[in-house]
Amino acid sequence: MTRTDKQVRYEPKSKVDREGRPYTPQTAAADVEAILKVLEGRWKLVILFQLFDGERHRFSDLERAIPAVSQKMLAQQLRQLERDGVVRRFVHPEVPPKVEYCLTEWGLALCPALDAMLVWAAQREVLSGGSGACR
Amino acid sequence: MTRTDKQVRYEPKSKVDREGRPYTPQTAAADVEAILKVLEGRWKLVILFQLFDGERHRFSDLERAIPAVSQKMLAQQLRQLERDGVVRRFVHPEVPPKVEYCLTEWGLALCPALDAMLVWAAQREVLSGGSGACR
DNA sequence: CAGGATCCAAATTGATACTG
DNA sequence: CAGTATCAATTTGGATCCTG
Repeated sequence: MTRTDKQVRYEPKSKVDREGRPYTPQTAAADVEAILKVLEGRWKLVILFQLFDGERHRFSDLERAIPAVSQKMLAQQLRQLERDGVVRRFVHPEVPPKVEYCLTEWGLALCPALDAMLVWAAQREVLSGGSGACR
Repeated sequence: MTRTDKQVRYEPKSKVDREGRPYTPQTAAADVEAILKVLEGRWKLVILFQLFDGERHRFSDLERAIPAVSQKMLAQQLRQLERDGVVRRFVHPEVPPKVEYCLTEWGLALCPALDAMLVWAAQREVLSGGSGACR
């Protein structure tokens, strides 16, 4: 089983970051960190996957769909997602109050990126975890 | 500017998770969370981007390349990455000690997933962050 | 040189109660 | 209903010192 030992190597140099700055390990890491911070948070992914159906969801519906979350955390994480442009908030000026949340278009566009992560996870078994990629 | 309001919708139902369990928002979220936990940590991405050249790097070289990190954190994050199968550790039984780290093949395979995240970030401006994706 | 051990500060999360 | 306020617990990160 002789492999060319070449097909896996990757060329990050082929791209510059989104501000057009020259690529360095530091800038690249900072860019990805900024993205991950949007997704980090105990409940954000759970919320996002609830919203991936593209529909609007009431606050109370999300509470029911995610029984383990507290009101405080649900509200906090939703507000952060809203601030980051991932979800949108609709307030209906009624009594009793009614607030709905849905993904923005950018939020919906997260799907392929999450799929890429799942693909990576799936490769875990096929790629020899034990052997190093370097010589 | 009339859009069909349809082209963005995404179909997560088309896939099952990597254990073949039926797809639910909960299982999907848990899967992605497990992946993000591998990347979370104040210094992991910085370390990974140092290693993406595919070479072996000495502990002291990483320390020098990442001046802000403490020895403790560098060691800790490297051990976690090793435990998770992303990096490999080479110990040279010498005096003074010499330890090198490099990515595993699976670690190298992370690149496309990170690229997908960067692509998502780049879409932020083009996709109307203000408008909801739902009706 | 490459860390392990200890102690401490900061950030995150959770439980509970209260409100327009 | 959809939050906010407060306090406590947990988790995480960092500074410093020690060692084979």
